Amino acid sequence: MTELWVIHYSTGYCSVRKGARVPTVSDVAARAGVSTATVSRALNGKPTVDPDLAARVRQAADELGYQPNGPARNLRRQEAAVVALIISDVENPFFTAIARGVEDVAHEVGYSVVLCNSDESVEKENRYLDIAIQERVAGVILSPSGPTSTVAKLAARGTAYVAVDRPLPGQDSDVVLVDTRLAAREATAHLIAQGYERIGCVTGPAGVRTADDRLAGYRDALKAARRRTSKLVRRTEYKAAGAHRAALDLLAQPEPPDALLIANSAMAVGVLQALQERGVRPGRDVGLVAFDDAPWAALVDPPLSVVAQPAYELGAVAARLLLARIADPARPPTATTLGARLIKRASSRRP
Amino acid sequence: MTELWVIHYSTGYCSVRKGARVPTVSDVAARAGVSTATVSRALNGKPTVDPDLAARVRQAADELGYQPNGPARNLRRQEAAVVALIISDVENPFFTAIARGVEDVAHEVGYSVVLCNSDESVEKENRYLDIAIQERVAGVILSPSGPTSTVAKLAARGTAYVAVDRPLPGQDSDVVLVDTRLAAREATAHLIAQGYERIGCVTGPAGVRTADDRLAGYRDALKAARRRTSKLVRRTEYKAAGAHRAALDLLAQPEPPDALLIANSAMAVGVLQALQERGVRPGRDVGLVAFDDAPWAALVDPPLSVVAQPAYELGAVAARLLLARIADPARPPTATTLGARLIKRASSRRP
DNA sequence: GTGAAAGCGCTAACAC
DNA sequence: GTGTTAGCGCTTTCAC
Repeated sequence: MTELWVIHYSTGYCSVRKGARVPTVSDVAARAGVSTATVSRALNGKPTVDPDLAARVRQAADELGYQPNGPARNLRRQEAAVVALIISDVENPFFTAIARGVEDVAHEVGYSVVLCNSDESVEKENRYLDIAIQERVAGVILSPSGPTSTVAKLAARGTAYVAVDRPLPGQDSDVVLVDTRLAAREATAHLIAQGYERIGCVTGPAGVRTADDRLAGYRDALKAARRRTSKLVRRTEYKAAGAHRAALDLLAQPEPPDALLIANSAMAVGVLQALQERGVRPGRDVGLVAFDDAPWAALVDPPLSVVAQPAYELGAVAARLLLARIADPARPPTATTLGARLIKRASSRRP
Repeated sequence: MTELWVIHYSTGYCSVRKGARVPTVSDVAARAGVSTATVSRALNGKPTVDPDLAARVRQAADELGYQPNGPARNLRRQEAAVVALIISDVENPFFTAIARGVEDVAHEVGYSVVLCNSDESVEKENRYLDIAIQERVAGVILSPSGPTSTVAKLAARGTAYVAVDRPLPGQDSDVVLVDTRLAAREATAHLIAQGYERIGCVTGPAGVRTADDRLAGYRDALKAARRRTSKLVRRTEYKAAGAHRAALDLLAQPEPPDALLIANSAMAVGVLQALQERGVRPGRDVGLVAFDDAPWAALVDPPLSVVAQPAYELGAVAARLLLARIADPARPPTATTLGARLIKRASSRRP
């Protein structure tokens, strides 16, 4: 990325005009020869408008290129058909799949979705929560970045919200989760069954619920197999770089692991890089199972065993719950848990 | 994903209150014993307000949990510190990297970014353009989904916009591109130099400029090497599924390709799957170069040669141009072209 | 330095 | 059915 070259040249004069006056209801009303109220009614499809007038209004609006002013409308209506989705990493396919699920459901009922990237930072998350409140969105779906998320503000204002992938501590909100602890346990049990002896775990930061749960499931399985709890656990940010460091550290131990449970696909990239650098062959020297069935997982050498999570469904369910809560703020909150699926490939088959 | 199980249960009563009245400037004013005008001035950091009063106002605002009403403010100010970013695929790492670039620059100057996913559909793109106009965003950055994008609306209203990754046909707007034709030419020349004979190309839909350019660069290289233009070209949507079909089709030809130029990383996944299914070994039987240096590219077997594009920089530059245009609508539009870099790995080394 | 008042564009009462 | 009017919450002249 260092040897970029850049051409910068002007391509002429720009057609953007500052003075362009934006037409309003009054302009449309004047052109159609009716009142602003009629314009509003006609354009919003209210049935109490004479069809002829409505047609005249629509034509006038078209001719003027009228587009309603959203902020004004929302100010008046005291509500907007917009939901905010705050996720912790736009570059993580797991979260973008959630986003697709949310989008599809929201669009079906005419809601827009604005995507906010909290970048696993509680600070940015709070900033976006404030923005969501200030923009008076109808609801918020979020995957909390840490244990200290301050969604209390949302509750205090009566803004609907749903937690996705990670629960909100001390909040009885709607929540959609994956049974990730069980999945981690099954994945670890699979590694044990394959005869691996020193199974390690690379998971996310303490306080991030999915990271804690995956670690707990890993320990469940070791305990059930009467292994002593391993010292081969590393916790780092949910990204390739952190996992890369963690894997190098583990490989440098006097008794390095012969298998690893990895808590997401970005981390899997870091671990695989580290193994490559150290000349350790995945599958042969070190068994691997990673969370998230990334599109490339079956293409690496050897194909990577994964825990496939229903990310799209997670988003879709969260969106439905949010819409339900917007419609009825008094409904009792629900918790939904979706199952994950272990896909066994060559990276976890004992040679 | 079929064998999901779902637990649905109530977790108690929800704390969301519908009646919660949201405090306004008037409430703050009353509590601080000043006028609404002073509240506004104090909260916006205007220097013409007595420090003591300002402190009182801030305290009152805190106590009430006051959050300004965004739509109302924007309505009054006739502008919002928000830019819309319309990209054609949120699940494509290339575009999410662009998004990060845009975000980082925008946040530096206090702008928010709303991300819209047009899903390579001109229809959705237009829908989002309408929404952007209606929400009266300060500007729009978009990667047009097709040749018929109707950004004309933006120009007509005087809304600032910048095209990223793909130009807008017939618009002299600001634009930030990658010299993708040259990159494709270099990648193809590299395959030729390695001694591959029947080099094919899997690229995106006709009318999508990057797809056309990559194809053109490919042909440039063949022509320069005095090869007759190959019939081994397939065009499909910019996704794994389309590329998968295209690759299967190419492999079934009487004279199948012995090398392929692939127009993005999602397509590379589809091609690699197809090769795997047919027992064709990448690198040995078929040389490969793909656009986009996905994190996993070096991890597949053999490591994938790629054309690395400066996606983050693309977004960052686009954001800077947009901010400049918002500040000065009359400035002449510029075109910026960034270079790409060929990274040669084993998938394109002739055995 | 501060307050009173107007008004951004729209919709929803309320008249007619 | 349609028009008149008030007002959503905020900022910003304009007086003082």
